[in-house]
Amino acid sequence: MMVAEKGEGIGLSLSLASFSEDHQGRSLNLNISSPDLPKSHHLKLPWFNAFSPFGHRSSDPCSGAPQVFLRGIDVNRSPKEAGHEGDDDEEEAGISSPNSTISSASGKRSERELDPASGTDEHENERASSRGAGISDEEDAENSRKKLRLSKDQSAVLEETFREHSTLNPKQKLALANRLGLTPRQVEVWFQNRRARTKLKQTEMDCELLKRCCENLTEENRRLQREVQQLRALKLSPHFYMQQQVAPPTTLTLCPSCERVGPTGCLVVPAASAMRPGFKPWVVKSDGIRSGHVAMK
DNA sequence: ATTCACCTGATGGTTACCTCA
DNA sequence: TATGAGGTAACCATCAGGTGA
Repeated sequence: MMVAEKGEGIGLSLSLASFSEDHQGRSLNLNISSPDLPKSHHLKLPWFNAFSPFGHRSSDPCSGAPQVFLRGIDVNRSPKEAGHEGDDDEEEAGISSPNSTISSASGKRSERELDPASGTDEHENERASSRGAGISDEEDAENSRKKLRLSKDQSAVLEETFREHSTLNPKQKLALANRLGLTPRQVEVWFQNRRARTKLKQTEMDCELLKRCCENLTEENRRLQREVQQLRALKLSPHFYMQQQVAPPTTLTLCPSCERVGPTGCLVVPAASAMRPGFKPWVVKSDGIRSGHVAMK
């Protein structure tokens, strides 16, 4: 970290490479500066897009393939109930898990899918039937949303797969669904929710990290300002130059970079504790790069 | 037994991208 | 070649049932 006194403001530039270690190689660049330092008061957080599986839409090599196997599948109904025809994968996809728990049936989503028999959108039918007037309480209870509970084994397999890749192409989705005895839609929903919740957790962690980082910087800034005040006070005291065995300011040469000297120049010192006899302050150029020692006469 | 917070499966809306006429 | 429609898949906000404290 570098600290450069510039007028009355303190500029801080922090490179937090160490913070990135627990974030799978992502890097955090945080530049915080005083208001009088232009173009440097932004937070650069490149990992958000680089790390996040949602940074961009991955092109799906199978996206061109027809996705008919999802049509007409009620994720919470057995294949028979769902009215599947034939013995192909589409039917397999509709098999409800023998391991998972389904308390009751809902399938709002699938209800609005195309009716495999009629080929029409059932959305309107659903609205008319389940929300319409005159529906009995029994029917209402039957149509109420019921929830599947994945078994431990199913969850473990899904978690394991998610660790390998956070998105699935249709082939992988279907294979996984068949393996787990779920519908592709259920696998899809699980991955979607998992991605969303992973992202939420990551965001919370990032916020916490930034909060801590900000607190540290604030404290560091306060400390440095106190040091600057102390050093200014010392500089005004003739005692200082006797103790430190350095020449008074009148003997300082101009900085070769910015051609300034004195309080508005580029003299920079480390922590007060480092101000021991024989210490020579170094110069920080206006761009913040340490360039060498102040020339002493 | 009841309440409440939390977890999680599911839904509906929106958007971006692709294909095709 | 440009363009609009339709399909698909992804994300997001939200709902709502289940569960444990």
